[in-house]
Amino acid sequence: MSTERVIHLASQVRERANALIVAELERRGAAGLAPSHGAILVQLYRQGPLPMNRLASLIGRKKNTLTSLIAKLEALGYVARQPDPKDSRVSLIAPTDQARRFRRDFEEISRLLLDKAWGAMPPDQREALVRGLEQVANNLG
Amino acid sequence: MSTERVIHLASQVRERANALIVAELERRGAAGLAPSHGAILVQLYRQGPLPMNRLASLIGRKKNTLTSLIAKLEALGYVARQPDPKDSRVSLIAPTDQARRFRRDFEEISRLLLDKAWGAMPPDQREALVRGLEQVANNLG
DNA sequence: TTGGTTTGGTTCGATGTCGAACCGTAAGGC
DNA sequence: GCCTTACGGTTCGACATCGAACCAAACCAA
Repeated sequence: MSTERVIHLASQVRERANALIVAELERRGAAGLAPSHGAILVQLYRQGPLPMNRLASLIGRKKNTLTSLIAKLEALGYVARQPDPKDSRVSLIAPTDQARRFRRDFEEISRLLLDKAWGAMPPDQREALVRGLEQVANNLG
Repeated sequence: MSTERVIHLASQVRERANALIVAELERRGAAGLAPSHGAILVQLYRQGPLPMNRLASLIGRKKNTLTSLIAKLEALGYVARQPDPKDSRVSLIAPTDQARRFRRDFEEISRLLLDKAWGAMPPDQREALVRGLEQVANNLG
């Protein structure tokens, strides 16, 4: 029964994908960034300035984790905090020009990752795999 | 195209599986153990005393990580080190009686995890999913 | 035999992540 | 208008994990 390997395989896929992301980031001059930092920037590209709380749920991390992730992005000059005029508790996280300069790279990395992951697998098998994974993820939820 | 979600889904499966393992370990009185600790004990159950190097490759972690994982297991009384008569560099890691007392729990957790993950998915779909994941993992390797 | 290389393990520092406790501000009930 | 509750963020301590540097024992070649 090879079905015992699901969890291990899922972990392996995640780890290798992360390794590829980190390597590509470094290769393109964005050294020191982890996949979570990339995920944050992608959200900021798509949606503009966002409160940390929203970012946390978007990338699936806890809010205190976001505090340190954002601190690093800020220190490296990728994001800036601006106050929310509507709610003085929230600080809106906005991408800087430097972050915008990397936008294309992030999009390319995303495409490259998917291309490499899927390889020559036909579309119907891809869909089936995603559906199956969704099922397993739901079952574990 | 929902196929963009593969990586995220794989991560989710891994995280939820890990959460379930940790919760079950705690529920059964083995609090403070992470999935990696469980993976080590499972290997020791199956194969008896093993050098750290071998354990590292078996559970897919680096050797310096093993050092700290074993240190914890040793501090909690689950494993003991014994010298290897054939090679004085290696210290063989052996499960203690306390570890053996948890063996059934680990096996139950393993079964429970798989049962919950697969749910009602029919066997052929399970096989297809594993095959697909293997393909993706290989593509990323 | 001896000196260089390989190999098993540890140490050190860094990092992403979390839970728990905490602080200030907003919102809602009375 | 107060007081309680909810909520956004930070701080603190803990932990698994890694890379790099290191040590000591084993292996090997000349």
